[in-house]
Amino acid sequence: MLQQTVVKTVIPYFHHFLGRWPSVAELARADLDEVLHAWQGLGYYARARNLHKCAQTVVRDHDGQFPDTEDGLRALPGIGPYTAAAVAAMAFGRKASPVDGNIERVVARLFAVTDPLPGVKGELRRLAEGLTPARRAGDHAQALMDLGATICLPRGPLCSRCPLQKGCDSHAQGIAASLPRRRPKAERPTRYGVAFCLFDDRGRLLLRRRPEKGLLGGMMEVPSTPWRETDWQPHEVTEFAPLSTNWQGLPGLVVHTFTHFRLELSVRTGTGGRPAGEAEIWQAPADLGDLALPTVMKKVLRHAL
DNA sequence: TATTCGTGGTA
DNA sequence: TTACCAAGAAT
Repeated sequence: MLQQTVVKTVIPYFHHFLGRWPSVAELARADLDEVLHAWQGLGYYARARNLHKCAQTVVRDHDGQFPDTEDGLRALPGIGPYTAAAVAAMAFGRKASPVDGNIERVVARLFAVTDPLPGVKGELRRLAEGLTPARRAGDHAQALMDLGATICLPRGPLCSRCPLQKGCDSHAQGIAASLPRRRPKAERPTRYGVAFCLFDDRGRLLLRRRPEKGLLGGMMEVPSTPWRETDWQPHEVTEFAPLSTNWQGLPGLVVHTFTHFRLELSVRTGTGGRPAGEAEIWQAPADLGDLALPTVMKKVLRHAL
């Protein structure tokens, strides 16, 4: 949960998850649908799918016990270099060097590394390994992360309060605030789509499940045109409607920003009925809380309802 | 190595 | 409002 997500956001999800699935075995037995539902709003939904798969792997291949080495952990779904090192050090007392965004920043400043990320990741990791003590490597890593989160801030580092100020190369050179440098990010294009909110004669709404892989994988959505980088002309849209009916365009747009593109959705509403196809369901608006809906779809539904 | 993955807080 | 970025991983 903490991968690329701030602690404050994670905490309520964490408690809810451990209340609902207190053990690896129970999580492994859960339906993926339930797991995605409990994850809704947290983002990066591949993490939920990987966590579920990871629990099943631990139960099936490791007798329900997590591997206690960095390499063993690294082989599990959703566990990469950071998480493997963090769990090895914090949970199992191993000497390992987890390097997150905070530690990258602290180390880059401590050693005045001026080459840009992400190219310099490997060097920062080697420098971090050189700082890691043989004992209490987990506490050491958490101390560096907390230093990064409270003192060695991304903008405006509080060097006067920093316990490492004396040994900090970038502070000596007066360039701490400018580190770490990053390769300029690609511009964020805008994509456009038309979303269809179809209601049957009982007031139920037609929803469909997105493909398992890719953006918002496995989450529910209202039917829509593809999301493309050119706007849609009215005559192009009809073939993507879930039904031929008297569609009404709603005023205004739903705007949502993802990691690598901005999305503008116009919303059309209509009435009509037909059997739900594969991966589709008719759902009463009052029961939308039972489904795994990404934030962008919550915005669409709030707009339409 | 570069891209593709969400969402919310903050300056 | 915009830009940045957060206990990164998979492809």
